Formats: sequence, structure tokens, C-alpha cells
Amino acid sequence: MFKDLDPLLHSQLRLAVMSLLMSLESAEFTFLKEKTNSTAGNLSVQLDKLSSAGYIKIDKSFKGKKPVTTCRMTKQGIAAFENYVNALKNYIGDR
Amino acid sequence: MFKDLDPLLHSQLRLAVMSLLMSLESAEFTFLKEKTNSTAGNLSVQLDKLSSAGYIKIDKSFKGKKPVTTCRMTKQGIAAFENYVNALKNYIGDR
DNA sequence: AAACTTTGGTTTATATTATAAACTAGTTTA
DNA sequence: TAAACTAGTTTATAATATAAACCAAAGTTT
Repeated sequence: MFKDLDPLLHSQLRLAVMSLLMSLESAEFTFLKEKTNSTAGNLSVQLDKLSSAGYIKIDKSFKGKKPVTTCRMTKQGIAAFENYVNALKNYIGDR
Repeated sequence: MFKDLDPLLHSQLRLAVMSLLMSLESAEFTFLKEKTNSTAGNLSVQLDKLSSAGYIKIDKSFKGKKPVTTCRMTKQGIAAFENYVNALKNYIGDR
């Protein structure tokens, strides 16, 4: 009946990040920070977790002289997100 | 864009309980325990939280000689659940 | 050019949460 | 009557989320 909800995705901030990345090819740290209304510290930690899980790929480079952290979904991440959404539907129905 | 997710509902076990109660008028502790596959301790704690928040009403009585704990949604709980589901949709889209 | 501020983060400490283990109170069964 | 079972509650611990503190480099001000 109730399938387990991937704990990595069942977190407001990580879910928001994944949601953005699902429809965005790639996104920069500062963009994600603004869109999710999170603090840099929190975002940094959560991106690390998503990255360690293999759900996103993080690329660090420079834009001119400024560091930029760019994130994008992996195939695994997309699958995990879709799986999570399906599991959730058991809980929230078709509303 | 991303509305906050009610932290009381953003928990696998509490969400499962609420989901069951949304379509069930009322349910007993043992029933919820079985359906949600939870331990009694965990369920007890989570029901308390939902009850303290005013999302469910807990009634304790006896069935013959055995204690029974019966739960049902409150109007507040129904509203909170619906609100949560709507907020979630911002995250998971129309998939 | 020294002293501040800003940008783009990371690390670390703390508060909150989830969960299981241990316990209680009473009942049934062998 | 002792062991096991039912229906939970309480408490301890592990995991999580989050913010606060920190860092390095670049830009700005005086």
C-alpha cells in the first residue's frame, strides 16, 4: 500500500532542487539558492548529499573571476525523482 | 514558487496515517499499525503529534477487556492535508 | 594602499525528528 | 501460576535539517 519514500528526496529543500533541475538542464548554485529561498550553507550541504547519492552532478568552474557551481540531473536522479513521485501518489491519491 | 511543506505532514508515517484517515471515518491503532507497517512506539509518538496539532482526534476506550485507541480526522486535519497536497504539487508538477 | 564589503561558497555546531528499544499494565493460555 | 500475548507508552539514540560561523578571493571606499 504505502511504498517507502526515498528519504533523500523526502526533504523540502532537496525536493525543490530536484524539481528545478528536472525542468532545467542545469542550474547554478546562486540560482538554486534564490529560487529555493535557502541559505547558502543549507543548500551546500543538501547539494552534496544529492551529489553523493549520484542524483545530481556538480561541476565547479569559474565565470570570469568568480567561482560557479553548476548542477545537473543524472539519469539516476531522474529515475529516483520519478520513483518518488509515484510512491507519493499512494499517499496523496489523485487529488 | 515553492510553498513551505507543513513539517507535521511531511513525514512518511504521519502522512500515511493522514492518508488512511482521509478515506476512513475512523481507524484503530492496531489497524493503522498494520497498514502503515510501523512499530507501535513510533506510531504512538506520531499519533500524539497529529493529535497535539489538532489534526486528528484520539479516543481511548475498551472493546471488551482490551483497550482500543480510535483516531479520526478533524476539520483542521482535513484542511491541513489538502493544503499539504496542494503545496506538494508545486514540487512534483502534474506528472 | 589599507580597510571594509561583497560574492560564492564550505564547515561546524545545534536543534529537531524519526525511530527503535525498553518498559508498563492488563489478559489469555498452557 | 508462570509464560506469553495484546495494546499500547516512555525514553534513549541515531539521523536530519538548518543556521551560524567561517574562509578565500575580488571589488569598493576613503
